[in-house]
Amino acid sequence: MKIATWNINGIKARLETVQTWLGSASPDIACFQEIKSVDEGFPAEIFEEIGYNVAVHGQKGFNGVAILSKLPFDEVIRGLPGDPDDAQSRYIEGVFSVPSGVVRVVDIYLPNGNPTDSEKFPYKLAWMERLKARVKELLSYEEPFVIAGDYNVIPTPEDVYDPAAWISDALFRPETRAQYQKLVNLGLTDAFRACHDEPHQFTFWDYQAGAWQKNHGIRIDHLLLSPQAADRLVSCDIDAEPRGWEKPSDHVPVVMELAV
DNA sequence: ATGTCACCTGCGAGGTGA
Repeated sequence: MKIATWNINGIKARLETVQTWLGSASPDIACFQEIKSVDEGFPAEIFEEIGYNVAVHGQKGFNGVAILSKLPFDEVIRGLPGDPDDAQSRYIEGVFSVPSGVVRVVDIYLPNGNPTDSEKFPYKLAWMERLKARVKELLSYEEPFVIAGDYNVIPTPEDVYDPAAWISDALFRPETRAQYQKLVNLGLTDAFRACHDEPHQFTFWDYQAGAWQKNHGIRIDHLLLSPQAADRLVSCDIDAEPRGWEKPSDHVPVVMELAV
């Protein structure tokens, strides 16, 4: 089965682009971030007409995540556990039955964290700590799962066109990378890096300063796999093409194939 | 490069977030 992640940067502004991409890529499951819409504003019917089940965790104006799936949802969980006061919609889980058993797909929009001298940076690090706790719990089930999304983390200097330019940014700060590494060290596999070792493979190019034309990108959209999912990994690729389309998102889809 | 884009309020253009 094909599982994709894509920060679409607003469903209202991106509906046509998303429809075009779904038509050609035809993922079995698509995890979207930054839908920037409340649940009722997300055009679920349009996706249902082309064969998808839809689960949304939206928010007015900002953030928001949604999972589209050709398989029916056995279960949906909305919100990252660990802080009942957190009102930001950045987390949704779906559980699916497959021939080999069950697959859980977690869709995250990890906080950006800039500026780093504001409350946003500690919020990011605390959110990552909560994610680690949830992952520990999921690992105890010993089932295949995928955590897909916009991590807002540049894992290594190989994943940015100019490391020096990003060193003080919340996406590349040592604290951020260390916290991400702790998460991976629980026993997760970066699906893209398991399939590709070439540097400078990017998933985001800023709208500003001709970043796309100069290939000034960063790799911040990831699919992390549990051991049981990693055993079933077939391929993982970045689809950079939509970044060159009319009215693009600043992120592009990452697509993996899982043998189920 | 102070560079662009999306969304909100609310009807014009500035504020927020990325």
